[in-house]
Amino acid sequence: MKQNRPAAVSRQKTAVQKPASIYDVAKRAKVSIKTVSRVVNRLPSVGDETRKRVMEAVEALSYRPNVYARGLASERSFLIGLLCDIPAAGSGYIAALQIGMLSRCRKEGYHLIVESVDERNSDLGHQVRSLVAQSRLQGVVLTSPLCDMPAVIEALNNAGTPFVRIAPEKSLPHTIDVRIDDHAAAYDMTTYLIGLGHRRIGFIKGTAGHGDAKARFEGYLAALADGGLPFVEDVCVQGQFTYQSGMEASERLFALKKRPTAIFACNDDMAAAVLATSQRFNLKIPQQLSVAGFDDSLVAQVVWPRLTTCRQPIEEMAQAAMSILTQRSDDNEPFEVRLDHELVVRESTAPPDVQ
Amino acid sequence: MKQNRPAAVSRQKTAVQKPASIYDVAKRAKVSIKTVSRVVNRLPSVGDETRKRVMEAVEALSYRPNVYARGLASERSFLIGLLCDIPAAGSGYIAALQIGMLSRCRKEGYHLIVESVDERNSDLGHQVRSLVAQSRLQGVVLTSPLCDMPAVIEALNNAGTPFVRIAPEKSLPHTIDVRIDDHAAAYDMTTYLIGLGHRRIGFIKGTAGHGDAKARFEGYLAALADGGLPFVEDVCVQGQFTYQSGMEASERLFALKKRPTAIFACNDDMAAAVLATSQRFNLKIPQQLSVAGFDDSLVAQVVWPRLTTCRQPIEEMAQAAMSILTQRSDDNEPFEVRLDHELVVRESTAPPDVQ
DNA sequence: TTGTACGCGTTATCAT
DNA sequence: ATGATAACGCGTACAA
Repeated sequence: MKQNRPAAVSRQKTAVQKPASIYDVAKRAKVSIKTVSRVVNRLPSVGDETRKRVMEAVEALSYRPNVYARGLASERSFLIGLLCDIPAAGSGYIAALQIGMLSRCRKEGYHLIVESVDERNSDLGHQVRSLVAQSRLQGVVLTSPLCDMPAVIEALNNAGTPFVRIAPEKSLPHTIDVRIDDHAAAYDMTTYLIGLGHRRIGFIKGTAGHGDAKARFEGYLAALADGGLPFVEDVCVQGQFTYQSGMEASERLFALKKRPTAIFACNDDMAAAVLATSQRFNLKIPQQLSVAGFDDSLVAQVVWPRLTTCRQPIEEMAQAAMSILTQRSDDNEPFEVRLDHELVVRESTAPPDVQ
Repeated sequence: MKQNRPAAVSRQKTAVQKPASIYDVAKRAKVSIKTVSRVVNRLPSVGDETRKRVMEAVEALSYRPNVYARGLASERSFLIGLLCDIPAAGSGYIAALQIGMLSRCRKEGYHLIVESVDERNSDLGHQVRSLVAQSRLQGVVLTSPLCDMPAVIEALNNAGTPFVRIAPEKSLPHTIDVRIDDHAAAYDMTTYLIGLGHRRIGFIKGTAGHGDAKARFEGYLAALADGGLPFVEDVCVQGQFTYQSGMEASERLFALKKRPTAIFACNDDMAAAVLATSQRFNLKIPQQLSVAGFDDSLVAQVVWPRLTTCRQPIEEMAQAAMSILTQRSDDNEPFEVRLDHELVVRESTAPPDVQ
């Protein structure tokens, strides 16, 4: 497999120039390193004249503080961790989260360090402890399902590492959570479908135990109730947020004597599966069946017809989490940040055929 | 000094315990820190008895070396960087790459640090220099299009930071590249389509200037030639690896007087667009038109019918890159690692209708 | 085979 | 407002 080309030259360590240190800056600006430190960290009590001189030196030498020295000497390591479990790491959801975090990092001089834990490994607490113990991460962003695991939370608490949870299942004392109102979002979507004239609306649940999945289901129920529709247990099937589970769920729904005229899946991947299954059953979308998803992921726009779905502002959620972690306020009030969702109507939904 | 770190964000009930340092381990094992260091770093010249004592102490204290101290004191920071440009960061391609890198990191005690640069910002070199300068990353993985930008390469070289390029466009002196054989892969796919009986095979090119895109086109041409088919310029249209460009390309192909019976798109996103457009034109897939993609991304399995495509072993590529970067051999000759591709046949291709 | 002492670049504690 | 100097935890010449 390896094709070795004739090696002409080895690595060019010739031109490698050592980056400037705080001493170099201090010397050039004719101040002490402490003053440089003050300027770089935007601390007060530095004369205007001095500050200007230092900043010029910084610019001239392209000085950037060394990440390791900082991490070693202080509590502000400028490293933010994203902790995710391997199975979920490939999703567009995590990717979007990362993009949000990255843009914020770049703006504020932080770095993103991604750590994975194997959810299937029993000793999760040990894994997290081990990761965080000597990393001195300034903060950690937790995603589902990790954010709802006691072992993870406890390990983080013991290490004294601040963390923010994204869309966790349950509230916990002393945590900060960022989320949308999943209940309201599902309520809105269901109400929209009812408004189109659908009276029999199928539902594909998200993974059991996921908090957002549960909230969405309850929002669906509430909308049915408010819309004067009965809850029909048959048209609600369990899914697991995967495309595959969506296939199975939709097959079960299509096998019903009395099919729903609309199906609301708990995320876009499962909704896409409904679309695919519909093709096999020769059902025209949206004429014979309306399909709605959740997330507004890439998939929602790539399938045909494009999915009506509910957009989560994932990047904004990531940025909110970053803000919380980078502003080290010493008042540790647990709280919840709740961002807005948005109904995105596309071609996969329409009024039902008159039968 | 600071025994109790103020938990800025999430409060913990019990006091945080300071993690064990190399001194703690040394004291417990009754050896010097140097010996501990030797054991931890798996260096030779340690007595079996001593090594065992140290390892027990390490275990007992849950000792993990401090990332920052290591980075500060030595060349081996145990940090590997993944450099990607923001527009591309959301793709499944990058996600898969990360998963491969992460699993390797976990196994070998490394950490993954993801850095983004804004490709649209003019001063790319400065961005990269700034990022890498004081980070002392042990190595960097470069993806397209960054891996083909001279400013990026130069900045990395100047900093003396080793890097591996994933599927770069052009060969460069003194670099290490990991890739599949795009030419052969496209050749195989085209030959497969010819084997089905197709005589008129459309092609949607990838972004101009991308090396893999070019190689795939040439593989397509070679297969046509070897299959005794003429090259028809009309059925080759330019795409840009995006879903949108695939829509436009397929519309142009469908507008031809003499349509192709099969279309081979340079990636799955564009192939998915062909599928969608086919629906609008009421073309039955694969009966009236065969469609093939490239990458075997999530999209290929989520559309209907599922795409025949060519799988790139992205995770393996990531792991190969990691291996190269973590084994710091000083005789770093430039070379190329070429991994195998795999033809994945699904429902989007079939023999052409007899007209 | 094992240990001592110093340096890495930064922050933080005191002083002035 | 500014500066001298001690940590921070680990790797590594250099000794023993």
